[in-house]
Amino acid sequence: MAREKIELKRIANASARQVTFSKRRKGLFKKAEELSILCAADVALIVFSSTGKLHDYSSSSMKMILDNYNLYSSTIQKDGRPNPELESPDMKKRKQQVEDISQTLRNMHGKELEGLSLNDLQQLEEQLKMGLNCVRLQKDEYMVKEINELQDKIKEGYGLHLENNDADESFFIGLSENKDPQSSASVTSSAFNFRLHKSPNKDYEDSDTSLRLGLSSQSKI
Amino acid sequence: MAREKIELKRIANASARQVTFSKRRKGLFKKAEELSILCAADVALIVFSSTGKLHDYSSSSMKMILDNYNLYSSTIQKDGRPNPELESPDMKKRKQQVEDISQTLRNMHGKELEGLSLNDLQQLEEQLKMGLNCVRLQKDEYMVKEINELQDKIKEGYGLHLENNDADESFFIGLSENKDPQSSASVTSSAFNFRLHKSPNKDYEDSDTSLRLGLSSQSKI
DNA sequence: AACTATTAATAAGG
DNA sequence: TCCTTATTAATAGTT
Repeated sequence: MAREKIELKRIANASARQVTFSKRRKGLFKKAEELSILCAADVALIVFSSTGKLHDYSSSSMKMILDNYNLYSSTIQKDGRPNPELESPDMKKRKQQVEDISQTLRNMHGKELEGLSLNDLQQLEEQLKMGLNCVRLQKDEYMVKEINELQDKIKEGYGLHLENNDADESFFIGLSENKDPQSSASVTSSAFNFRLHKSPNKDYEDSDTSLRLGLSSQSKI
Repeated sequence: MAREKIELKRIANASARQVTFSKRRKGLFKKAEELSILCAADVALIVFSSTGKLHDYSSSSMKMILDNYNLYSSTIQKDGRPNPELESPDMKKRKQQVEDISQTLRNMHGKELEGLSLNDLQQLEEQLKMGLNCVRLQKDEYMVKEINELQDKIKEGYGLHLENNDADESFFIGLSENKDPQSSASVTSSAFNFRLHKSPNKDYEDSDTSLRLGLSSQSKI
């Protein structure tokens, strides 16, 4: 129905496809409405464009038609698909899953710990310490990168103003993306207030000490 | 598109209506399929004839499309009621919920931190520190209770064997369910190895230090 | 978005 | 329901 016949396959050109989609969608919806009016049929049409946009038409209430559809397709049970009405066990499982994970999450936030055993609490503590360590490492890595970038920028500006003479290099902290927890961890959130050199070792007693305790008590249970 | 144009209204003659229904239904379904193929669209088409017979087409899984539709329309909130027959939108949402919480949980375990901003990481660190603190407090409380119970038992046994004479009370530590972090934290997992008198102060650096760190870094953010 | 040559759908009839 | 066919409707490519 056009200048020339086109092959029935996905239109390669994206913008051409979009144009055709608009035209044909309009045509399809018109035909759907005509069918429903001329023949007193109940029609529901749902179209998702390739970009995910929803277009729909229904001759009466969409909900009614879909409910009716589900009623039919479930009683007729055309194929082996699981009956959507009888999917409750799957749903139950998923609800339970959400409940379980949420509980774990609340526990990790230090909430609703009353029911936990000592062993549970110790495991939780270990997980939190591990997580905390990882987060700190990632944060430090992030900040080391930022600091290095900032220093590069400052150096650049410095160089511009003072030409090529020797800049005061002591102003800059020598940072490397060291993976050793002890050293990379010693760069904390103080990155932005330049407390980088202030008692870097002290910060590490935390995980250190608690780890030792955790192990000693664990061996007793 | 025919011998003559027809008015857009319900066809009075029942058999003529039936004939037209068959022809147009076929045409509509063909158009629907063409749209889905040419434009890579996802199409669902449900038609009930005036006699109640169901005809349907879907370019992929009907269930998937309808679930998706319900997801959309529920967010658009066309009608407030949740469809009792179709749990699928609920299911989709729940799946998403599981995914979201799982992601958070993985992050709290220090995993998949790559996409997080520095701010995200700092919030995460705070949450972990808070959680860790709560868990330690709970653990300590738990252990204080246990220790008191154990001491009572020992006292009992002591009393049985040595009758009613004065027991060496110096063996027992005076423990109370003190809610003050500083003091309740001072009782650690050493409860079960009777190291209670072994450098009791040293054990305290742990929660002590983390508490101090937590506060000091918090004040910085 | 509008145009138009061409193809596609279909109303009526058999 | 299927075939035929005159006619209308949809639309591919173009502007």
